This record gives sequence, structure tokens and C-alpha cells, in this order.
Amino acid sequence: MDSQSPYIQILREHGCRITQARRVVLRALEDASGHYTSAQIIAAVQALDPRVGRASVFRALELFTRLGILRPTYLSGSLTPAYVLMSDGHHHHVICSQCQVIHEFDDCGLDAMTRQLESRLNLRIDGHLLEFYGVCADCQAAGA
Amino acid sequence: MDSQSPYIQILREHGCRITQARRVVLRALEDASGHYTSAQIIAAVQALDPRVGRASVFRALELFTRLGILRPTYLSGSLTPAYVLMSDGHHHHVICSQCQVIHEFDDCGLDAMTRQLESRLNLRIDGHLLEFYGVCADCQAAGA
DNA sequence: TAGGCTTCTGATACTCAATAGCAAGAGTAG
DNA sequence: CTACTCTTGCTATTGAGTATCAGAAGCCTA
Repeated sequence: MDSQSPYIQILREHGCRITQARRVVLRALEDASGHYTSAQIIAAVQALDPRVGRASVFRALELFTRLGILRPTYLSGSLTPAYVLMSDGHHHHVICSQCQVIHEFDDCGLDAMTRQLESRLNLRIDGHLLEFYGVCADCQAAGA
Repeated sequence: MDSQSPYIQILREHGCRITQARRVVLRALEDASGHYTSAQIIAAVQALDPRVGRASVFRALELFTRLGILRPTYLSGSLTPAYVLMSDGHHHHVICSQCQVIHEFDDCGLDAMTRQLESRLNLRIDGHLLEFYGVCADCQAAGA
């Protein structure tokens, strides 16, 4: 029943135990389906299950990052990272440099480039993060 | 003579003063041409000009990030960001998940996608960061 | 299903990168 | 050169993230 989540499967494949703390952190991340800072994730976890401690959240985030499930990224001028769920190993978004709005998109068309890089550099590629920086329509209108 | 650096030009265009501290930080970054943490940048700046203080380095890094000259990115298990120079607005690299070696590459072929996104989402795009995650040849050999 | 080994957890104290505040100094426009 | 304003350097402070460790909980075996 837990095995429905592909992330739980990844934990299992790596020989990591499926603990309550990890399950709750994963659920918080999936509910969010966005870009959350550690503080926001801790708050969400507290709401789901108050018994889970701060330290365990940080440990889970670190583990998930190591397994390629998550990727911390720096957004909105703050040096506190936001965590991004790498669904199926990849993630793509556009960030407005002015209002910091984030627009995610799915199709990246990077499969061909991935193959090409793998053969050219002689390595294996498991995933990628693609960020575009720009100015959104609203900010362009406001700035004009 | 300073105006040779395109980054100095960017500062000028945004009405920022060309101060000694900012010049030194830029020089440290250009000398490095790699991925440096703030601690490493501070050390490099100290070596170039000991009068420049820590706080000014952080302020310069923040300013350059805001202007799109730099991008903090998460590398190698530490939550202290590494700064990447966005030459001409974009940067691309492959990171080995095991030994954390970074391999930069230039051609990304993302111009077409950039155009497409601009028209589809109705926004202006100024740059991008593309990170691939995988396992390098050495680590694959060692792991086998 | 219970036993037993091992990993993981929760609580707290601690560390140190990053920031805030302010008086003094340096850029720049005229 | 002068004057105005932005920026700096110093230092105190903050707070996200980490270390520690006894106890709890997964999980494998039989």
C-alpha cells in the first residue's frame, strides 16, 4: 500500500528503511508539488505529524537529495535553498527575476541531448534540472 | 580600461557604482572561472586586496546574482552554495553524483526552446542554467 | 509471530555562514 | 573641486543546519 509511491520504491531499492518520518516528509513534498524551503517543509511535516522532529526532516531531505529524489535550488534572492521534487529524474521551470514567480513546464526535449552527452563524455546521465531566468508578462507590463 | 570587462558594463548600465570591492570580487570570479563557494571567494578576494571586507563580498555576490551575472547553485552535499558565472546569461554542466566532479560544456542547443517558451508563455527570457546529474566514467569503472 | 540486530529517530545544544546596523569613506555628477 | 549619495568595513547578532546519544522502530530470520 505504501509501495504505490515511486519514491518509496527508490528508498527500498537503496536499502533504506521506510520509516514514519520519511513517509511524512515525502507526503509533505508530494502535497506541495512545488518549491518549498526547509522551514516550510518542517511546518508541513509538523501539521501532518507533530511527533516528527526537525532533525529528522533535515536528514530526510539530505537523504532524498543524495538519492536524486530532490534537488535544492536557490530562488528569490535568499540563500536558503528551496527543494524541488525531481519527478522521474528531471525538472524544468522559468523564474521571473523581478517578482520571483515560478512557472513549471514539463516538456524539455532534452532526451536527444542527454544521449549525445552520454556518448560524447562517456558517462551515464540520470536526470537534469533546467532553469530559465527572465521577466514575466505581468512584470513587463508593470515596468513599461 | 576597466570597461573591458562586460560585467563592469552591466553594473554601469544598471546605475551601480564601480567600486574597488566590486572590481576585486569580479576579478576573483573571473580568475576562478569555475564553481566557488563564498568562503573560497572571500579567500581569493583577501589575497587580491586585504582591505575588502567579508560583508562587501557577500553584498557583491548578492548584487551580481540580482543582475544575472552569477547564479548560486547546490553542489557536493554541502548546503553552502557554489557560485557560477553566467557568461552571456547561460551556463551548463554535468555533475557526478558520486565524486562530485563537474564537467562544463558550452553548446546547449536551447535557443530554439527559449524562443518557443517565450512565445508560448508570453515572457522574456534572459538566460538559463542547465545541470545534468549522472555518474562519470571513473566512478562507473570503480563501482563495477 | 517473536527475537535480535541495526538503522533511524527525537531532543537539545552548538556552530558558523550570512545578515543587520551604523559611522566613515569613496564614486560620481555638476 | 564640491557636495551628495551610495557603498564600505567593522562587529554583533541571527538562525539554518549539524552533532550527539540514548532510546525507538524497521526488518530479516526462523
